[in-house]
Amino acid sequence: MKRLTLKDVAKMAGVAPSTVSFVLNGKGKQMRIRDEVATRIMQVAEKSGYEPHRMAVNLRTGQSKTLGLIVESISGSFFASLAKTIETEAERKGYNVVYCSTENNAQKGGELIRMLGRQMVDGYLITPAPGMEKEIQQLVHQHKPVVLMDSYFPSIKTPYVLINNFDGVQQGMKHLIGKGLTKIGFVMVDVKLIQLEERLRGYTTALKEHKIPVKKKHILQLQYHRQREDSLNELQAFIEANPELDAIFFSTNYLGILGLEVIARMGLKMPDDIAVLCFDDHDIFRLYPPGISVIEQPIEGIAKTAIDLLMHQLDKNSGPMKKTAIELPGKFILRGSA
Amino acid sequence: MKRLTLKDVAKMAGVAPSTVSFVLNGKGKQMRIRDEVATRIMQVAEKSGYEPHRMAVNLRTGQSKTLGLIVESISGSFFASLAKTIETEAERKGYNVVYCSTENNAQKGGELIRMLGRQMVDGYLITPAPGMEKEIQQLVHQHKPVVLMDSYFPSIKTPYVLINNFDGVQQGMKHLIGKGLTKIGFVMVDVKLIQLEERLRGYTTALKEHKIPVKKKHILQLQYHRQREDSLNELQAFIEANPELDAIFFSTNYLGILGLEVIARMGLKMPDDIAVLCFDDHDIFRLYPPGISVIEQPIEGIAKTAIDLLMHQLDKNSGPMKKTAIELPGKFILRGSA
DNA sequence: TACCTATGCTAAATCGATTTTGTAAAAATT
DNA sequence: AATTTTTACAAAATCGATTTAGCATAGGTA
Repeated sequence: MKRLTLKDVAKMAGVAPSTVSFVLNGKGKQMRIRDEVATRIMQVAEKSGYEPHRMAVNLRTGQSKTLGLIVESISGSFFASLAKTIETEAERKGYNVVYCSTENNAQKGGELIRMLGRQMVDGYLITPAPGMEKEIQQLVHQHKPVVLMDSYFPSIKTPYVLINNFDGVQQGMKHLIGKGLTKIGFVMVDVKLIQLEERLRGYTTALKEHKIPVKKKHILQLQYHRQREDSLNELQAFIEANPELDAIFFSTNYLGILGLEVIARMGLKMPDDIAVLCFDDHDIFRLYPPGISVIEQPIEGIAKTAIDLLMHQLDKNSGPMKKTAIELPGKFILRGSA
Repeated sequence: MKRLTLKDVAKMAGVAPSTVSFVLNGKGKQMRIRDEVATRIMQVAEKSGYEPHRMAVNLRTGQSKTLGLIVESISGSFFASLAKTIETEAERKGYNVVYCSTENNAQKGGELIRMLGRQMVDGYLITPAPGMEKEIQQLVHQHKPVVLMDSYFPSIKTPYVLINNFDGVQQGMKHLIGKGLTKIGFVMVDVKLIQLEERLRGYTTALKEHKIPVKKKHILQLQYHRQREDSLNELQAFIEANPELDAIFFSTNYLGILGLEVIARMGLKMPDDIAVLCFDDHDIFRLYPPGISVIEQPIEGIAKTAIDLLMHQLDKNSGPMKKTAIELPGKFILRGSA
């Protein structure tokens, strides 16, 4: 009842273990094993149900055929979809994936990266959070294959894929402005991440392009590390302090959800009392009446591109990539809220 | 720049590799290595930053220190929370987890189990789906450690943990009946899973206990493999055909979400036009006005218990368990909908 | 005929750990 | 003093693959 080894197969086929290895790894021709012998080995291996011992292969080849995926939170819908697509894409390339979530824990990111290092993953797919810059930098220095998703650090020279945040916000803003709405608020968090800056830039640029003045008091920067209830109150105060607002653009879905709660609490009706637009879709937004319009992220595209970029790095004998900074377009989805 | 091996550490400490191994694995005393030598080795290992090569350890010990977690869908909130807790619990026991989702694909479950087998996971945590019975049975026959969660197959003799479905539904029903509601509908799916049968039994038993007749037409069995739109229509037809209903109990959160959509579409108001109760919580239910009352699953308890059960199996020199069929109580959460 | 090359495989080294067996020197026992 | 036992490690086998080097035999060339 014990495991079938390559040695067993060799014995059964009446050849040496090395011969079996050559044949099963497609090096039969190269090692000039006769076709007759090769097919015999293949048959024996097939019907005996032989499966090579992963750990042994890994130890010998030095490749784990495993990718490390580090995301903020595995329960978020964005990351869940991302993880799903990445898993299937990786599988078809013969890799499997171990997930880890930082759970917004600044320092945990570093530990995770080290943990994966011990595990000997061949490459990393990371959605970077503020505290992880140094660790990622280190990986890159060690020439570990790394691809960043959803965000990036300008200082780190490694490939990344993300939505075109600027353009995404522009799409949404154009829609609002096209409907004649001009008093548009923008809600963001104070985390220093490039994608948030881009979203803000999209907001201000869109206003300027339409000759609408950008008012500082129409922009709310919530603090990231804050009790849920505090954020709700701050948000409510913001809306009450700016009664002229006819629309609010929430720069992340987390903020949008808070917004829904506040808007319901205040008894406002969307879209008439206030129009709402949110960056990044969420299950709730489809369902919550009257449906929240959003900028949808091209999650599948991001995942596939990220895998491609990583595979390219893993493939030693492939030349350097032309483009390693990839921005994919988002999609504006119109629902009832705006 | 290459990897630091045990041999290197041995050389640096001026001892044999085996000695280093003994010390670092806490077998120094047993192998009567002098404290002086032991501490020297530990120091060298520490400051050189030595990390044992996982694959080599695995190959030698035959243990991968990895658990396989097979869930239906990684994007579901129940499974996401489950995965999160399991990961942290496993980590503290020195194990890590590889996830796989069957994505409701009947046959994919089998493939996954085989895939994990190749990966040499030490044990399995599975939320069983209908198509997986045979594969799981096989694992158990091969004496692989397996723990089932959320459901189980009566024919398979392996430990499992799940919510007490019967009692959970009872809690909810008692609340509804206590409020004077007697015309209560029950919506379920036609999948043959033990936990759904238990929920139905909870429904009928609660009614009988209060001398309320159980009407067959108040029970809707939706087909599992069905277009979303079809299910919505069927659900709407059900509600329209039973205008006397003053409450509906949805037996899963997926069904509850469909229900919300239909109820909104029909312009009904909760809880006055119709009260709604749902088994298994979901992000949406907290937010969706007026808040959907639910039976919350003890996810953390399930995860922790599952890990315990699995660890017990992995621990060769631990006697047989007393209890291997564990049911944890659910928690009724009152919100606005009922 | 002697030498070289291609063929078709096998033997052995290797990956980096763990674990069993072995072995000098010191201590204890007879 | 001779023998046994204990101490404190070192040497070597092992896990299951991959890969390099080796080695007969057959055929070709000088």
